[in-house]
Amino acid sequence: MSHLVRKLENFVRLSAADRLMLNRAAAQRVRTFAPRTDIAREGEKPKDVHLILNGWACRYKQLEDGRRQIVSFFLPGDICDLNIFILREMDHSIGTITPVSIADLPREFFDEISAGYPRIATAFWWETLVNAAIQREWTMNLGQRTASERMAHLLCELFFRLRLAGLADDHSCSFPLTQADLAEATGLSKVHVNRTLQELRASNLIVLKGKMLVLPDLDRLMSAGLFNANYLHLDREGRQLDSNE
Amino acid sequence: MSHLVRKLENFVRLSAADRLMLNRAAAQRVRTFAPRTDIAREGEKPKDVHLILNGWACRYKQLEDGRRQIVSFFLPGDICDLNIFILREMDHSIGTITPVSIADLPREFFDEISAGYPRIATAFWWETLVNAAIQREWTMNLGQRTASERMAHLLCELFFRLRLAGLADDHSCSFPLTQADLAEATGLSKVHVNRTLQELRASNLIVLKGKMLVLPDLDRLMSAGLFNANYLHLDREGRQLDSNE
DNA sequence: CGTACCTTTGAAGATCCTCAAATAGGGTGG
DNA sequence: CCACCCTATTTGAGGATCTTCAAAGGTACG
Repeated sequence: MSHLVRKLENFVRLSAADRLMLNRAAAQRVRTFAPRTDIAREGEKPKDVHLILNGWACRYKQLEDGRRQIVSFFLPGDICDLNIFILREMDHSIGTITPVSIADLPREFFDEISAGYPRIATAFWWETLVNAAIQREWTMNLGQRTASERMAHLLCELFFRLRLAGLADDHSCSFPLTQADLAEATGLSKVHVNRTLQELRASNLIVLKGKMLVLPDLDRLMSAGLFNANYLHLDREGRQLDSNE
Repeated sequence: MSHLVRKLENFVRLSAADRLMLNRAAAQRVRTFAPRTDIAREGEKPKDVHLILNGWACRYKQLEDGRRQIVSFFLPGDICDLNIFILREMDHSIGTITPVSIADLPREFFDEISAGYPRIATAFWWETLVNAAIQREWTMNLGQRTASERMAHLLCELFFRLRLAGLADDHSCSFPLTQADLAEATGLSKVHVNRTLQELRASNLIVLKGKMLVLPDLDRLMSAGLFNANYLHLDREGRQLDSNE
C-alpha cells in the first residue's frame, strides 16, 4: 500500500476505487531526483502538484544575503501544495534531502477527484488543513520554544509523521537529516544544534547516529518538547465518511 | 463593497451574482465580540467558518506554562480556515484585538459555492494558498530575521494586506496592536519590541503613535525588513477567469 | 586510501531576555 | 472638566542564550 493511501486512510477509509485512482496517479509521470537538488524553484510558474513517492525533501526560502530557512519537510506520501497551479509563481523552493522520486499530478487529476471521488477530495482537504496546522506549529516552535524544546519538538513531529506513513518502528526511524539541515529548520546555528543534540543525548532522550534515530522514551521526549500531537489530527476524524467496501 | 469582495477581486473579477452571493452570506449570522475576547478556543469542535467583517483578530497558540504565540492576524475580509469543520477539534484559538464583527459561514454555504460559483471557489483557493504562504513567511521571519528586520517585515505585511482590503492610505493605516501583541507575534520580549520600534523610528522608517501607523518611506522599510511581496500573490493572478459582466 | 563532508570542541562576543521601576496615555466617573 | 486608575510605553542594568569564528576529529564514499 502506498504511503499516501496509508496516510489518508488515517483520516478516512477509502474504497477500492479510491485506492485504485490514487495508485494509478502515483504510477504515471514519475521523476527521480538526486540528493540536494531542486525539484522546483522560487519564481517559477508552478505546473503540477508533486506527490512524494520516496525519499525526504523540504520546502525552503532564501534571503538575498544567503540566509536560508527550511519551512517544512516532505516525507513519502506528502503532497506539495494542492492547487498550487492557480498561482502565477512559486514563492518558495522545493529541494531534496535524499534521493527522491515524485509523481507529478496534473490539473486534470484534481478535476477528476472533485467530480467523482468525494472521499479523496475530503481527505485532500484534511491534508491541506493538517499542513497548515503544521506550519502554525512551526511558527510557535520558532517563536516560543528554547533550543532544546524546539529540537525535541521537531523530532517528535517527524517521528509521528513517519509513523503515519508506515515508515517508523515503535522506537526508531531512518533519519537522513544533517545537523546543518536541522539548523536551517530550527533557526539555530549549526554549532548550537550540535550542542542541543548532545544535551538530548545526555538526557537519554535520543540516540542519533548514522542516519538512524532511536527514541527510547517517546513520552519523555514529547514533554521535553512540549509536544501535543493534536495539531496533526491523526485519529480518523473523517470516520463518518468511511467507504463501506 | 465589502472588504472580502475587494480582496478577492484582487485575484479575479467577480460577476454581479458572485458578489451578491458573498454579500448575502456576509449579512447573515452576524456576531460581534468585545476586544480581547475569544471567538473560538483550542479543543473546541469547529462548527462554522468565520468571516471577519470588521476589526482585527488573531490566531494564537499557548503552551501549558503560559507562553503564547500569535501565529497570524485576521483583518477585515479575512476568512478563518476554509473547511475547518471537517476537523474534530481546533488546534489553536482565535481571539479579538479590537471590537470585531464576524459572519459565520455554514457548511451549506460552501456546498453552494462549489456547486454553482466556480470563480468564488477558485478565489477561495487563492485565499487558502496565500494564507499558507503567509504562514511560511512567518516561519522564515522568526527563524532567520533579526529583531528589527522581523518587525519591519511584519509592519510591511500588515500594511500591504490592509491596502488590499481597502483599509490603508498611501502612507498610513490604523494600527490597533499593542507592543505586547507585537511581542507575541514576533517571538520577542515586550522590552525588546519597544527598543526595536525606537530603532525604526530613529531611522525615520515608521511613525507609530496612538493606534496610527505612518510609513513615510515604504521602500526603505521593505528593504529594512527584506520584504518581498511575492508571497502575497497580489497581482490579479486569476485574470483568465474574470467574469465578463 | 584520500577527499569531502559532517560532527565536535573551544573561546569570545552579540543579541535578546528578565527584572524592576518610572513615565505617559486613555478612558471613566464624579 | 478634572481627577483617578488602569493599561501601555519607556528606561536601566545585569545576565542567559545563542552566534560566530576557527580548527580538530570522524565518517562515508569513490
